Amino acid sequence: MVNKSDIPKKTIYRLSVYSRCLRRLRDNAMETVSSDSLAQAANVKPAQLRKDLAYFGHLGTRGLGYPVELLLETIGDVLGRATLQPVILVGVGNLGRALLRYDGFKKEGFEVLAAFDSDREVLKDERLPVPLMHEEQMVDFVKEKGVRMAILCVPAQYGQEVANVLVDAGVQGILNFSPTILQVPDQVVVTRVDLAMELESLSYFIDQ
Amino acid sequence: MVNKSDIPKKTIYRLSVYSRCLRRLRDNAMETVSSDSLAQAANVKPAQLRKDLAYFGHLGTRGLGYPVELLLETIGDVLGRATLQPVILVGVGNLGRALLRYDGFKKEGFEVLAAFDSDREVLKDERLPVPLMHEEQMVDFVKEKGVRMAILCVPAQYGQEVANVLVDAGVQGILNFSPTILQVPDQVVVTRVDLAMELESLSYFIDQ
DNA sequence: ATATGTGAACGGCTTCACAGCC
DNA sequence: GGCTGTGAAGCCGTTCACATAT
Repeated sequence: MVNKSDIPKKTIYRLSVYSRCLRRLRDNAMETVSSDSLAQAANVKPAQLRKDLAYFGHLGTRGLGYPVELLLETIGDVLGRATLQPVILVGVGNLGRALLRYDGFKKEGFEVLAAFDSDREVLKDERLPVPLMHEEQMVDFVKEKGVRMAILCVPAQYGQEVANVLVDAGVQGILNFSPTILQVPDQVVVTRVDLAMELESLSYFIDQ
Repeated sequence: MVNKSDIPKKTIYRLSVYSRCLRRLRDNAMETVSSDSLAQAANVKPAQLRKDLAYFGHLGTRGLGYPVELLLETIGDVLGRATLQPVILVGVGNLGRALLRYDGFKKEGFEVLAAFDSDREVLKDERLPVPLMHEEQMVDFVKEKGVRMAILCVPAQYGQEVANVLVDAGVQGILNFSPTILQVPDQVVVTRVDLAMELESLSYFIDQ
């Protein structure tokens, strides 16, 4: 076992992948799995998988493999899924609406408490599964509920401005879908998902 | 100038970021920019920016900086935006629909030619800006139009199956939104965007 | 015999620091 | 003086290979 800060970001990211694969194994009543076969399912090298898991203790048995259930529990603990993380979404445009309807978040232990927008018209949409509120109410909401994570889907030109408000209100993690680089204080974590950029770099790596 | 294969993946990825920042500068009638200020806007170190750009020739002038327009042209050439890349989208669920309405792709030079789904009901939606077609027609369409990139938004359990069909038809790059690890031949490039996973790893890095 | 756990080697990207040019 | 271009150094994660445990 090691210090939390010694664990590479990429290891944490891969834990989610392993978790997905392990759930499939559990569903198929598998009780143990070798690093070879789990690594293959997760598309990584066996040694990498073993090293990743070794950060969290001696989880396997030599000659046998890893107990599926134990791995799932351990990964769940590490990623903190025990505590259902409250999240808000800001910017109820096309992408924002799609994410609100997307049930993958809840499956992974996240609850989108509410969504915010500056346009009172879009707040009237009754078909969305979470409360829609005006941006004016956002700061109070974040403070009151102790929200620490936000999904940002506003247009590029408002990205920074809204991020500032969120950070001031106490948000510490932002999943940023706005095609903008956010400048935030060091203690705030931003993960960018830029769809056009993904396509752009993908196209570069395709042989002509 | 160097061999294409010597350029790090991450450099290519950052070029898109630089491009965004440069367009803002051009809009503000800036003619040159220093590595210091562009790096700050893109959230990278100045030396990194210079090294990234140096892969593509001597683009700057010592003592002065880089010409904005030249950088934009060069990056555009590298990323191949001259050729409007044709793309298809597979899986017209919530996320797929949102992506179809998302205009960011076109802005970056990608044209979504058509979208495919297995459910004939969803194909009746008239409000989407691209032709909707049944999955049976997909292979012929890909072959006929020479499509080389696909955006995959089908549910997890169909991901691999659909990917196989796409690869057989000739697709060489897949932007995969399905929460599944795809097994594909070496020459095919897959970029995963797993929204729940992004949230999950984000939550880990937030201080408790 | 089989599969984990891990020190050591490797490779690749980032950062430094300064030489070179305007 | 100011800023780019770049070899060298540093850093970090990946992969190897084998000692170790069952």
